Amino acid sequence: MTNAYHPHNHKHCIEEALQEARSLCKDKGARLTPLREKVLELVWQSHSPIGAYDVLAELGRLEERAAQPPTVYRALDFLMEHGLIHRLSSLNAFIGCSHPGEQHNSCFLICEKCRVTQEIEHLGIEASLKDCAQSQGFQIKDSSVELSGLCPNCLGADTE
Amino acid sequence: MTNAYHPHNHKHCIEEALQEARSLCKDKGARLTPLREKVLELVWQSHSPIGAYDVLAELGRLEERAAQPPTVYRALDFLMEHGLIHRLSSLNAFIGCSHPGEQHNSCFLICEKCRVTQEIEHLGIEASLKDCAQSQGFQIKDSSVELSGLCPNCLGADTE
DNA sequence: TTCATAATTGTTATAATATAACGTATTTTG
DNA sequence: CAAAATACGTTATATTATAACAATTATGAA
Ligand SMILES: [Zn+2]
Ligand SMILES: [Zn+2]
Ligand SMILES: [Zn+2]
Ligand SMILES: [Zn+2]
Repeated sequence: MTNAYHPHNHKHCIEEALQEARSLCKDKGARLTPLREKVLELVWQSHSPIGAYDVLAELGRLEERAAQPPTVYRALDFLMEHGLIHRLSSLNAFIGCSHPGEQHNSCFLICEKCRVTQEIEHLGIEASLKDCAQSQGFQIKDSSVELSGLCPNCLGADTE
Repeated sequence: MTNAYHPHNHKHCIEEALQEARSLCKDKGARLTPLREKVLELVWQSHSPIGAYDVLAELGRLEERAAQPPTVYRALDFLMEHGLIHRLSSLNAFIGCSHPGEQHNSCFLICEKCRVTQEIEHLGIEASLKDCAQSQGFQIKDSSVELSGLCPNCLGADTE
């Protein structure tokens, strides 16, 4: 399985994310239940953000009894608490974390054409955010940095 | 009128924002109708973000016939299009732009205690965001940088 | 093991945010 | 003025998220 941004075997991404999640949760004594793992897998379906109700719909295609919103939101909350996924507030959607476990203030590059979203750790950004906050005497507790535009692939398609 | 962050006469902020909005709209041939101006004034009520439904409620206290959501959302859309307000996606709320007219990619410092929100232009952040995007071959069209935490005033109150 | 407790999930209802669609009124312009 | 464009009113509904409580399952101490 591939996507337009990076041709690659995406099953590897999914399997790796699941393995790492299992390992991290085991270490922390957090219970990665079958439901939570399934939701994580659905979020990792692609490198594009997915909405809670889309997760819900996918879940409904698999289970007999359709799950209800709180079920999905609780699983998503668990995954966020443990740093396994991120919520993109500019899209009301969720995406798998590309480097869970490590403390990080990420920046997201969101392609508005193909929706592929890349999570980037950029030291310059982190430093300048800290600098900005410090100069104002502000203590950052949480940061949301979401850049939307065109990814290299979609830019190329435009000009070619 | 004051707020906890900066003791100041907030009526000046409001009046200045309204004056500048009138002037900018006139220059651009955009119609700052009474409704739109009223909504802008309500958004400028404070230095904290305000939700669309709160604007709606305030509007309802003034008008005889209660306005409906589309009325408010259309006014907010107009004000955003013309750079007079910003939407904070992490809060689903709106705030007056502190320097309309100039093209800018702002960063918001949102106090999670008193809700006072400051819009900052920080050249280091803008530069590092550009640098990040460029290194990925990504073309930024829109940026959302929202930092939440504690403002200097609330930090002081904690330690004192 | 067995019971008590805590954690998870199910279920129903509803809150909060936002937009579609269409009709009416107002403004602008030729 | 008449035509066209723009703005606003109105109703209905879509989308995202949570409250509240019941049922179930896992955990751990006795
Ligand atoms: Zn992949
Ligand atoms: Zn991450
Ligand atoms: Zn003020
Ligand atoms: Zn601004």
